[in-house]
Amino acid sequence: MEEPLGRGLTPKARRTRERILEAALELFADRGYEATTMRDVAREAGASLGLAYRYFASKEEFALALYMGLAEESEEWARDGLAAGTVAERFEWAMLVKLDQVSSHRGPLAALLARALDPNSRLSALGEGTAGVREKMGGVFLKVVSGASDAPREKQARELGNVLYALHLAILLYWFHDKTPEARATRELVGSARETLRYLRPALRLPPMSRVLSRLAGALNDIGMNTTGPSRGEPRRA
Amino acid sequence: MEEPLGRGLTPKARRTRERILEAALELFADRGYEATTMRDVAREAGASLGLAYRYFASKEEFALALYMGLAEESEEWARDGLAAGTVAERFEWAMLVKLDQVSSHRGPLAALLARALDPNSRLSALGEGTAGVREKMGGVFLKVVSGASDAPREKQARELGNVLYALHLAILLYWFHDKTPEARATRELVGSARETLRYLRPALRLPPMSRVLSRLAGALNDIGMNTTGPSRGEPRRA
DNA sequence: TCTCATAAATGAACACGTTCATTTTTGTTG
DNA sequence: CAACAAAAATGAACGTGTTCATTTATGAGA
Repeated sequence: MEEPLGRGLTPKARRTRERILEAALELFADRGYEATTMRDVAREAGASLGLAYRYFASKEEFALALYMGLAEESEEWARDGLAAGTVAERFEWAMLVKLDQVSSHRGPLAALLARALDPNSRLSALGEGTAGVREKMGGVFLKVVSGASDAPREKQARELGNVLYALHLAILLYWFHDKTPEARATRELVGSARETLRYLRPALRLPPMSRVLSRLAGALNDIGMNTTGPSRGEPRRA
Repeated sequence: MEEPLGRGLTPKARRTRERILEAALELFADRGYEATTMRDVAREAGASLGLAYRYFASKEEFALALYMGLAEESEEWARDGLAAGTVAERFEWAMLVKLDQVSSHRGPLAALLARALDPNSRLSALGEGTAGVREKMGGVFLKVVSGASDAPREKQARELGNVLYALHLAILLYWFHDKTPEARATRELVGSARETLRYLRPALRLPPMSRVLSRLAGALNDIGMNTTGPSRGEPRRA
């Protein structure tokens, strides 16, 4: 994914891209991600196979475009829909909103996540291909923390934001495996996360727990999970 | 994977299976997992393409067989190589041994993990196809906990063992993305995990932290991540 | 309107994982 | 040894994601 949306494209190209993306998402919703072939997508969009590949480098790129759309929604919501409260409460809200958002897109997102966790994939959650989404969603969790009533100051807030971003990925991973109706198990897990955050929050003032957080954030940074821009924040060491 | 090893097979079949597996692992080590085709494997083993599929239902099955072998090694090591110490220390040792073990098999294991995290895959970490490895490695971490000098009693020990098993998967996931030489970042992360366990261990006696652990273990159980046998331990609810 | 470079679009071809109808080998029984 | 069922082995064929050489449209400048 070069740009958040098809910027730098001719109007005609943008329309075509949009048409193909719509066809893809519709088919995914109908028959599922795996069962939808690239040829199906092209036919449905009234385009040729090659054309689909002109705008989307791979099948998973459709899923990435979908997730990018959701991330943009999240960003808007975080800007003016996020109520006041503690870090724990705001994290829970953000996650519940995310779960609602994501609930009707299991198939494509599962395929995306599988690739996102593969370091070799062009769509690795840590690679360049996903820097856009990472920044967007990372920003959301930074806001969750920094706007909270019990927000830590500067440095720790950034660390906590990053860790919560990672936690959000872990919870989504859990959700993919959650077969309970309405994702009840996942919602309970989110509740547990809220409780745990509430219980541990005071301990963040103490050096041992503060160090744990720093190390965790440092570890994420070391493998390139930085939500603060594409090339900034190089690993601490070679 | 039906059986830990090719049990229930004719001697000839077992030999053939072994020959094909060896060819596969050798090629994976040489040119990498993705770059090795099933046709390559068959040719190298002096077999036909179809024959390879007679013994391995898919390409990833090779990786699963590899991991099964490693899990067996781990089990033996846990039986008589695991020194006395606290849960925190023993967990660190187990992870460091695992990292050494795994260090020369990045490619195939990365491919396996990508599938293992995909709920739809036959090789999902939570599915039947992987029950064998899960039991083996789960048993290792149960032993890590229950044999420790500061082991909690019965129920909590089982919970902690399961959570550490899950943590071990998370750390392996981290390792796949770790580009530092000798997996230095991962080793540091393991050190941090040891510190954190040491710091939090006493809190497990207190109700709030004990509840956190129970919930976490329950959450894992809810999605079928049970290391205590194939069909036992059904989800707590529909 | 004509020219022509650039963008858009095409679809045949490829590679690779996987399937399966068929053939060959093996071992057992009379 | 002959007959034959079961196991082992074969390789052609298929589906699908992806590539790319080629063709067709578009629009700006003369």
